[in-house]
Amino acid sequence: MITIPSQEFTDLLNEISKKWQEEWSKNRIFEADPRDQKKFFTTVAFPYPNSPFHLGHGRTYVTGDVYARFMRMRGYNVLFPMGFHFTGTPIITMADDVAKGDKDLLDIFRNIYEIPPDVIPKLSDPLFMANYFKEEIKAAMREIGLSIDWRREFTTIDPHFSAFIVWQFSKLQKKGYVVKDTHPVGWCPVHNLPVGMHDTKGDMEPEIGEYVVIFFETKMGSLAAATLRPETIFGAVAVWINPKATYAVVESWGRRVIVSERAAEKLKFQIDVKVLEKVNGSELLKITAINPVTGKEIPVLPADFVDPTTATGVVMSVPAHAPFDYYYLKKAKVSIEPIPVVAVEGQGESPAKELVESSHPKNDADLKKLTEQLYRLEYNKGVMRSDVLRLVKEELRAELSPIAGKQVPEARKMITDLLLQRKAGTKILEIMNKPVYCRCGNEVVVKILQDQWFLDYGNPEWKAKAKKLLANMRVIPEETRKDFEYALDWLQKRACARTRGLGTPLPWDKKWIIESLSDSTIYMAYYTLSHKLREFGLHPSQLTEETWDYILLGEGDVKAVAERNKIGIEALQELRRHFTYWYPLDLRHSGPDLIPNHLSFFIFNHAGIFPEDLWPRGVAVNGFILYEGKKMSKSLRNIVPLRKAIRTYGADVIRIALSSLVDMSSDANFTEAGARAITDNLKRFYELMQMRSGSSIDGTPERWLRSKLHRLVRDVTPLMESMRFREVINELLFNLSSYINEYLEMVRSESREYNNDVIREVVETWTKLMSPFAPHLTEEMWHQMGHNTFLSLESWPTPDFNKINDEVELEHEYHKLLIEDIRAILNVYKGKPSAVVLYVHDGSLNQVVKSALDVLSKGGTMKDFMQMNTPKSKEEARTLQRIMQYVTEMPETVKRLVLSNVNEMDVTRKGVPFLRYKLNLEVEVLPYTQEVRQKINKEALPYRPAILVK
RNA sequence: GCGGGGGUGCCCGAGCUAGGCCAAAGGGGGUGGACUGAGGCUCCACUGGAGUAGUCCUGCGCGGGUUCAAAUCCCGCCCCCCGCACCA
Repeated sequence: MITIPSQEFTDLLNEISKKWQEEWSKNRIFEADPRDQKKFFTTVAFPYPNSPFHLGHGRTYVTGDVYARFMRMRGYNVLFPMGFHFTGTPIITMADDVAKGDKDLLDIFRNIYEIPPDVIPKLSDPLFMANYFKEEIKAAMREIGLSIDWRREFTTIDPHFSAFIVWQFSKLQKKGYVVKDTHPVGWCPVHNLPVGMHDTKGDMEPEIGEYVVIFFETKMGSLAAATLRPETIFGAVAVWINPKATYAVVESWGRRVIVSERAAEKLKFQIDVKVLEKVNGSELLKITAINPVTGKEIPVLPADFVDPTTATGVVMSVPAHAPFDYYYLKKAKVSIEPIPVVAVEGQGESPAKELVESSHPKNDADLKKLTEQLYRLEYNKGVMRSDVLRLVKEELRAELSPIAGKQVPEARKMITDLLLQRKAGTKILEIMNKPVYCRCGNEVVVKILQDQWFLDYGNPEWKAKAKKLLANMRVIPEETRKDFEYALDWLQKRACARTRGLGTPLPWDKKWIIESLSDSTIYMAYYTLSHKLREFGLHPSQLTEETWDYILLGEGDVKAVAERNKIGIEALQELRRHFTYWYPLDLRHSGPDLIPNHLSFFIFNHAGIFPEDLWPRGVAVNGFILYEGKKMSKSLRNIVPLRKAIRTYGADVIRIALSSLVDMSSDANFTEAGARAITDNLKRFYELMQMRSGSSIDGTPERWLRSKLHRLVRDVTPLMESMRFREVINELLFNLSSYINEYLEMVRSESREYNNDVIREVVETWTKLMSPFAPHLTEEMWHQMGHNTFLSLESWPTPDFNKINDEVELEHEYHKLLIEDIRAILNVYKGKPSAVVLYVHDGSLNQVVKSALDVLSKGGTMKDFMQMNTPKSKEEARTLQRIMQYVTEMPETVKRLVLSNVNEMDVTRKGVPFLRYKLNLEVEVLPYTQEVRQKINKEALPYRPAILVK
């Protein structure tokens, strides 16, 4: 056999890839138009070009392409288009970072992605960046062999596309799915802009949480104590103030309120705040406050641990449940008895007290740990003590009485509602993981945005439609359906417009830009038309709402629409024809990260805008890619650019490694060793194709190999349909390869040459089966085998059931079992074996074995078997017992052999050449007789010959 | 916290919804051998332990249980990963 060194083969792969990519493109074989043929429309989430592709990006695209290619071979008119997502802020952010000279980023661009030095400065222009990376990504897509119809390419800032988005939002607006509301966001007071994770130092996502503010009346105004545990108000015995901080008396919530000066500043972003006067914290210590629930007068005490920058800078003191409070009260030698509020089984009266006294915290950090521990415990396991009611002031007692015995979460809600209702408290928002800093260095605050536009995914009618869509949609893998159900349920109002970024302005409020996850929900429809819009030379201004209504919904009168928008009737009808041919979308591919957002919006928007018969039919979700066991990340500097990987390993190898090495839903680990294994296996088939020196003898080995091949075709086809690519590749690349080796051994054991026709049949079928995975190599092989059609357009093979030969396969399996048994013996055999004798049972027990099998298959046990056969002697009973045991542990192959009624002696004898070859020993097959039994003192059972090693 | 997914042999990873073909697929790696001028190619054998006979023991996160029989079913526990919004 000819062997090619691996590197040479990789070079060959690259050469072949280039050649066929050019051929495909030149012959436009992936350009699909409506025709009289069943169609399959598939898309993969379009890329966001703010970086070149790395290995990880490749997976979804290749997975989608493998399926597209498969469906094409299954006789579908397949459309696989691609576009580019320019909308939003990340491109701008990235360009900003380049402009600012971000060291890490520049280093990655220069040294990992190998972007030419003269290009890098130009990337500070967002549009240049987007276009540059778009071309870069496109090149990668071509080089990996995606079967895309490139005529339809567009970007989301093309004016035609904007016209389409305007239509989409007008539709949503008219259906009442767009609403106006207020919304809290992380906000930079200097930029005057919302900040997300991308905009903060260290990429911290600002987490917004809610504090309950409780008003403690004083003669200077209400002290606004902020708390996360309002239910402990019953046990508030003092109010903490930081004596070193400045406080402000302000007018807010319709009253005079005392908060820290810093809090007053921040609260301005949430509510109206009018600062009346400023006071030193120490001054406040002179006053006393009233607990609004108990009505008791309590002291205002100094505490350094109170952070004036967090929430209101005023804290209520609950020594029974807050370790800080107990610790500092004790330290200040204030003698106030803690008042327990929450009871936890197995805990003492005053948990904070006990915790502090038993674990001796040394500093605030220790106290913080204790606090978290206690909060968690009481939140999850605590119930409200009933004796707290005694403390409640008269007018609230009746209303609060149900709180006794309630779980903490419920009690919290109850008391909060009461406080709010009585105007004894309110809620404020705060950054929970503070401090979070904007890139400009300022601390991020919470701002409540007024007049924000939302898509109302909480709208019950819309939600119901979305769920219906999901219920009728294919989800691959099926387990992911749960994630979708959860996401659809959970989605509520979602802001759909931003103040900055690239994209389409909201049609009715042009200062807002439609946000990127909102303008990419039904764009698949646009693919069906994009090249036609260009072809007809339509201007965006002609793409009015009614134009789209006609094309996409079939609404309106063609003539009138054509006339008013100065579009030819034929053109309009043609567009409508294209759209209706391709829509609905058959399958959408993406990564799992898009389930709670993009894919769910995709479902919602289709459900909201299109009639049911145009709802998408399926989604497929695949896992991520790891590199040598680790997630690819900037910080690890282990990002592998896709194009580089293609150059190193070859497109086909990368395709297989990305799409088919693990189950769809799991993350795939790309390793150098794994890639090499794929290369070597591909190479083996390529070499196999070049084998030419065989014979034409057509015997058992040939029947066996054909049987294996056709069985494989049969099994692999449904696996392809359900996208179980891992199993397919396992069969095609690894199992089939070992079948061939096995076949060659069988042939050799008969001391003859292999059969040319069989090998050719195997290789030719293999090229077809393998074509979706390794389109370049197989296309080349197909042509080298003398065909002049495109393999990519050939039909998927169908199995010839007549060639699936159970008997031949079973017999061969049995021979292998015999070899295993003999080897097990040889393994412990001392001395040099010269020959093996197999004494085959005469078959007189076959009936009994069959009946034992029958009992077992019906779920019966030894007992049933014994009862059925009623042994007449002890010896017979023993034999029956042995047989039952034997049958219980019997390999499937043997079971089927027993049931097949073939003659065991014949079957065994047929295997002699192969056994000899594999064992490299003389093998003899003889009948098992009484004499033999006495001589070797071993027992034989059906298909378990007595084995003697000499 | 809520929701989802996991913990399998040196590593990666199937199997576990339908309990017996499971010492547990497949790949990687390792060891030995064949081929070869040489091989990082290819092929064969071995790769939990013990054993002069096809067997036995241990074993699929931990601890119990059901069953003639459990990686697979039930109960409890521990640990890991992912998502949780205006951000692509």
